[in-house]
Amino acid sequence: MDFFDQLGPAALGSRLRRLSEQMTAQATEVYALYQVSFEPRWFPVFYAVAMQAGQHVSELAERIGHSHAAVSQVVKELARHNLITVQRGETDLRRSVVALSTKGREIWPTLQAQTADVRQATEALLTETRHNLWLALGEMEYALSRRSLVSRVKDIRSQRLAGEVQLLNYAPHYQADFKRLNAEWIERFFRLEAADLNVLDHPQEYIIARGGHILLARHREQIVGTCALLKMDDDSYELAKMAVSPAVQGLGFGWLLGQAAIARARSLGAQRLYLESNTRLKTALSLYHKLGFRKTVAGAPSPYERADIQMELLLS
Amino acid sequence: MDFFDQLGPAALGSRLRRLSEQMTAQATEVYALYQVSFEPRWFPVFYAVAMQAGQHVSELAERIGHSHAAVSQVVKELARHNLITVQRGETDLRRSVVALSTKGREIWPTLQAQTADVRQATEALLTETRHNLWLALGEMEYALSRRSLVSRVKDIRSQRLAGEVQLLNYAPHYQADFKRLNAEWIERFFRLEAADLNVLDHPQEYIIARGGHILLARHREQIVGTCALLKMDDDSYELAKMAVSPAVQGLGFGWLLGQAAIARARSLGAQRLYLESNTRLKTALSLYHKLGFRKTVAGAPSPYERADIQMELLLS
DNA sequence: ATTATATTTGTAAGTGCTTACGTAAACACT
DNA sequence: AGTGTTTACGTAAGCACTTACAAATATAAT
Repeated sequence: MDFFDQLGPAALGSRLRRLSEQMTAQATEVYALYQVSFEPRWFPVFYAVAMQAGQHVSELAERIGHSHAAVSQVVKELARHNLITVQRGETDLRRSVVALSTKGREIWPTLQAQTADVRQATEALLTETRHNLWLALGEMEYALSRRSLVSRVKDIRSQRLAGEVQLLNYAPHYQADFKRLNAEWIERFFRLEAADLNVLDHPQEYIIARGGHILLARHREQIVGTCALLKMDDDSYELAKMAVSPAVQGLGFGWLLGQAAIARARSLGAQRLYLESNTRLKTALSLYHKLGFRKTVAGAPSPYERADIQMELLLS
Repeated sequence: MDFFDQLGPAALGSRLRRLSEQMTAQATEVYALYQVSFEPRWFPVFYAVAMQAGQHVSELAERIGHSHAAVSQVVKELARHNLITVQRGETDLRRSVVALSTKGREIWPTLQAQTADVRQATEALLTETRHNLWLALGEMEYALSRRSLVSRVKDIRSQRLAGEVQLLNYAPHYQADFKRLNAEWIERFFRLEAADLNVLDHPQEYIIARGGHILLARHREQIVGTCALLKMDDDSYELAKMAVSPAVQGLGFGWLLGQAAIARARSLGAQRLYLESNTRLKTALSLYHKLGFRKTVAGAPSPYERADIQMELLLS
């Protein structure tokens, strides 16, 4: 318990499991109390059958929210204890149609009384506590259904890492990093074209000297991402050479670089950002979309073979 | 979900299990996110070892609240993945002493960062809900530790059954029931004595006519319990011939009969109730104690061989 | 010193579910 | 009628734990 407190809610799953095991154990004892030879795990199926006979396995599974396999196993056991009868479906021979047996109907009232007692006891237990577990479970399930824990954790991590990232302006000694990061992804998906080599080998000449800018992201002493703004005319820039090292992809660095580039363009007085990409680059496109870029219809000619989609972002 | 609502909190255990499974699945995904090849179930052990090296298996089990067997299994797996080292204890050769390996120390920072992220995400998740699950779990565990669900259910059932019980005064046609119920337990533990037969065969003559009273408990059209008050003198009665049918023992009928008898004695103006019993009858003695009877030191002679304990209750 | 008892651990099997998979029946489409 | 796809089911195996049991070692009691 001490350990749980130390670990905190990270151990939530483990703690839920522990309580559920405790409850199951208690349930077994409760059945003993009522002198019914009945196992707790049978209950949902038995209850559902008692409420409405003639359902088949997958129907029951759907209703009680377990897998059909679980229901199938329980049905088998219940049948073995003569508590239910199982028949082939009349119209559909694949189905196993279930109903209470005579013995099942006999114990049903006892089971009902017992359920009512357990329900009352549990409800009393719930009102005894300040934080209602039942409602808390419902809320947690709802919250998780809206957004998974994984995605929440991912966000937290991105936030944390953002604090560890420095955004730098281009300087000549970054040329090797600039080339490496871009060559990496271009060669993975396409092939390096002449236009690429010009820009990657001589960024100072092809980008900076022509009024463009290059941003680099440094994380833990390593350059892990780049992004360039190529000047098109007085009020528009092209976003290009966006690259993030494979080792750190999915950590939100692309988003940071993109936002920084947009901010820079704004501060340079740009009215419009433009970019070219390829429809195969799904993650890149979704990043551009999140950044606010939208597909343009009229396609200007591009020096790159791989360009098959063009997007723009108006900075109004 | 629909089904859960119908069943209500009786399905609490099942619901806890479901959410815990969901959390475990999410945890697995989170580890994938951080590209650590690590299984969630290893975490408690690994964490405990990282916090303090040199602990042995049962020590770890104690700390994290799992069985030693579980820890033993996880330790084996962690060792197989070269994340920890296991050595025989120096002073105690039975012990398996555990410490982080080089590889374990390497991944520890990543794991720590990840835990911190999960913790933060979970905490945010918890504050998002109106009913705090973490606190609710703690309260529920506490409530159950104070009083088990079984015992709570038992009470509820006793209350329900109390409503179904009628307490009746003796009438001659109950003589057979009166004899049957008492003969049953006396013969099970001892043997019927002459004094028993007198009273059981002729209650009218030996009890009623001498100023005594007999109460009977009827449940579902059956006489399931009896209890007699024998007049000793003007202000004291002997509680005797208390019997509950084995089929309904443990349902609280003894308590009902006992309370009714005490109330009757009071209304008759008694100052003191007296009884004789045998130390082998544990449940009976504990019932008498709960009713307020206390052991008397001075033992008056008894007509019954089996009497080896005397108790009294002062009605002041 | 011997014996009985307790502690520590590892293994096996069980629990109440799940997913994965194979088979048989039903259905849809030529 | 023949084909491919879907549905329904049962079995097997897995998961993250548990309890039960057995073996080795330590400790206490005689």
